[in-house]
Amino acid sequence: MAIRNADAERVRNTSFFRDADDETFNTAINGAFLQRFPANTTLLMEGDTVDFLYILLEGSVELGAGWKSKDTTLAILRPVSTFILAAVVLESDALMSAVTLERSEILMVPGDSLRRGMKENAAFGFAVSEELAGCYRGLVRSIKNHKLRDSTERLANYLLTQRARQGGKDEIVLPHEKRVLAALLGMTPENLSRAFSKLSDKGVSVDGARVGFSNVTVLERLARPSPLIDNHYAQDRNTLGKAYTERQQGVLDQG
Amino acid sequence: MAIRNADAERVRNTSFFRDADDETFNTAINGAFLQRFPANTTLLMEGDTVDFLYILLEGSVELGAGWKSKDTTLAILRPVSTFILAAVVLESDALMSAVTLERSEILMVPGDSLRRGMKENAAFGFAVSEELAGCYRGLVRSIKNHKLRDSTERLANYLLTQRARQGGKDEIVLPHEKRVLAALLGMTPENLSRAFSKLSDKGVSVDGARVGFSNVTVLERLARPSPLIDNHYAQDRNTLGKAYTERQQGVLDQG
DNA sequence: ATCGCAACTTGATTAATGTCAAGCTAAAGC
DNA sequence: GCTTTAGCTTGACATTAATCAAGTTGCGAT
Repeated sequence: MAIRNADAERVRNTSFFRDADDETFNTAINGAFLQRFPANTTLLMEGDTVDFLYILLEGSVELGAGWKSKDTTLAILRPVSTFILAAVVLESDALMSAVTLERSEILMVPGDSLRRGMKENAAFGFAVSEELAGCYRGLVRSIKNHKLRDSTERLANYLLTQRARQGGKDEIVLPHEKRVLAALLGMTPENLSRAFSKLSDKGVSVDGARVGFSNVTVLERLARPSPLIDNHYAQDRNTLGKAYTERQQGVLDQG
Repeated sequence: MAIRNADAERVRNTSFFRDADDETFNTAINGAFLQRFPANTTLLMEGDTVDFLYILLEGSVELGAGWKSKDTTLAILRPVSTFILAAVVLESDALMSAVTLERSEILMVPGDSLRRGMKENAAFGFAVSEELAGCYRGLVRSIKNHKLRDSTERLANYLLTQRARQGGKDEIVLPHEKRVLAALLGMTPENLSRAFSKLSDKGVSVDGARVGFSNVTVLERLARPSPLIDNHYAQDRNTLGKAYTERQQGVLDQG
């Protein structure tokens, strides 16, 4: 096995491998290897055949798609996240491209091994189903966020989500550059600037990557966060149990 | 068992039960029952606890969601389709509401039974994973369709998809009322009308639910259909094998 | 230090879409 | 037959977001 024990353990404890027995785990990651990529490296293009499940251990990755000279960002992933699991399960081609945003470490698990593990061990297969179901629900949330909210509302909710995840203090640090955030929220950088201005009414102040809140109540009145769209606790899914197994892909990311 | 053999057989042959052995099948649908609903019946509201997997056998169902007095349609399902599978797998609440559009027959499978079947039989669990992965990819296509295309382009591609599914002739029949189609394509009925007008340049003529094509080449030049967004063959997934296992949820539906 | 560049902001303009208000049409009911 | 009504269409207008064009800021490299 071409991966260090420390990395194997890290994967075991954080992804859907968590509950697998040793034998299944070894089957499922047979032939896996760890790879390091510099920033802005294309890991996968839309339409490519998918041979590996990717597990992001360090860094961050953008999932995107293009058509007719336009491009859009579908999600930004942070460790520990799997990606293109659906394509691996179906032995299909990729519907999204994947590009590193920073220097990243990625465990690459052969699709054959993963599928063999799923077919040999029902409990492991079920855990993969839970992961897939969580990803699906993350996308549903993302679509609802986009179709039901305008850009200012999306930003307001993004900020409240970040605030909840960063401990509920009255200042947060944006985890991405603003142009990346704009892409994630489905708007242009220009409109992100304007959306921040609109929120200054609601007690939101911006200084570089630092965002301050002086009146959360009035911001929430605009944002109207909903547990059926927003997932304020995605990062805690490992400690909070089933209720938060969901993955937070899409616009709300896992920042 | 409260369902007729004919219904059971129908489910077996068309959904992810296809490859299950009898014992697993019986475990997975233990306690299932068939229910008939009139048109415009709410089966499930957002936020409801989900106790059953729904399998649509006859009729059609709209999946939607709302926020702040706005509503949006996420998908329109036709037989045979499962829905809210992800919530069942995660024993979670529904992120979408489900309403019948016409008189419908729905098989309701207890979530407990389904999960038990998945945990007892790895092959069955894998088949459910494939279904989930297909649903996931359907949503990815839907998001790409919405974020990368304007409303006229979405309509043009919808028409080409319908044309392919209805045999490639130069006339098709719209499977839904125009107001439903508008909701599905993420626009108002007014803008759907205007989008049809714009396409008259491209040889598209409309007469009620009948749509004619006099110059598919020029329509395709505008629509630029892509296998990475559109799924012209979704209905044939059972006969074409793995490459088309994917479910066609979202804007492109399964019409 | 300052030069250069990329990120960000701001303003003016254009394009796309939603909203409101009539009006039209065709099928259902009386 | 006529009337009603829901679905659809059309036009005028408002709102939202993208685009284009300057600027400004801040950081890194030399």
